[in-house]
Amino acid sequence: MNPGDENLLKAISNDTLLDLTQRYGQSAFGFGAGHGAAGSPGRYPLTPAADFLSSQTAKSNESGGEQTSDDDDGFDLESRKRGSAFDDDDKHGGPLAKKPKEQRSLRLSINARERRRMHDLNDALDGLRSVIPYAHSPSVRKLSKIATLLLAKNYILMQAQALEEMRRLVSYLNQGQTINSPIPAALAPFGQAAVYPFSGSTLATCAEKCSTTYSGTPSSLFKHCNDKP
DNA sequence: TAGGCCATCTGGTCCT
DNA sequence: AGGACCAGATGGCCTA
Repeated sequence: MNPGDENLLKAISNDTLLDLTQRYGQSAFGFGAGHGAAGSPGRYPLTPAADFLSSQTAKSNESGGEQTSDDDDGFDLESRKRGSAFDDDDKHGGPLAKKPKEQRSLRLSINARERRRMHDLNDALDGLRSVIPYAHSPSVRKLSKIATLLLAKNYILMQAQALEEMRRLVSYLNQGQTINSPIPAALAPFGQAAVYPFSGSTLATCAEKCSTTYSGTPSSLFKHCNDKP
């Protein structure tokens, strides 16, 4: 188990949330611009040839059009280097190879755009994984996409609850009470354990953290949280 | 070997 | 018209 996990929630402050917001902003407004650095070709193994079973003529193919994207060439080149579907399609005469050169070029351009879009999406998911509390040790498998999204959602809800508690506490202290005063009954349901639910026990496992954070989530989604305490 | 997860291709739809 | 987005299909890899 990653020893730093216990304090991770403590360490994640509003600054981190601000950072997350900024990252999201960069991703939203710089979509594609940062792809060259983060999305270097070759990070994702290209699958071998697809079967191209569906040979229906696409509506977009009917419209034709010239290939103008030069990044398509880049992805196409990478794909060819790896012996991807495009190679097989050429060698074995797949449906795509039977289409007019113009339509084939357009289809490759569309494929490249879609591939890049999915890579950007995966980059964003990686960024999300990097800021949510779970064991980031090499021995623990990376969170799946769905698990990442659900964990992030619950983490946001937890942070919102903690923020609300802090506001209540500040409001209470501003009413002339000292910091040494016992927490009033009205605030009891929002005790410190609610703020940092995982900080009290050094024996808390990743699975325990996940199960706490994953309230209402099928247990099968955090089966990868298998690090040992 | 079955099931989960993933990358990719593909065709369709919507938006600018 | 071109690009973004989406969902379905398909096949590969990995694990229990």
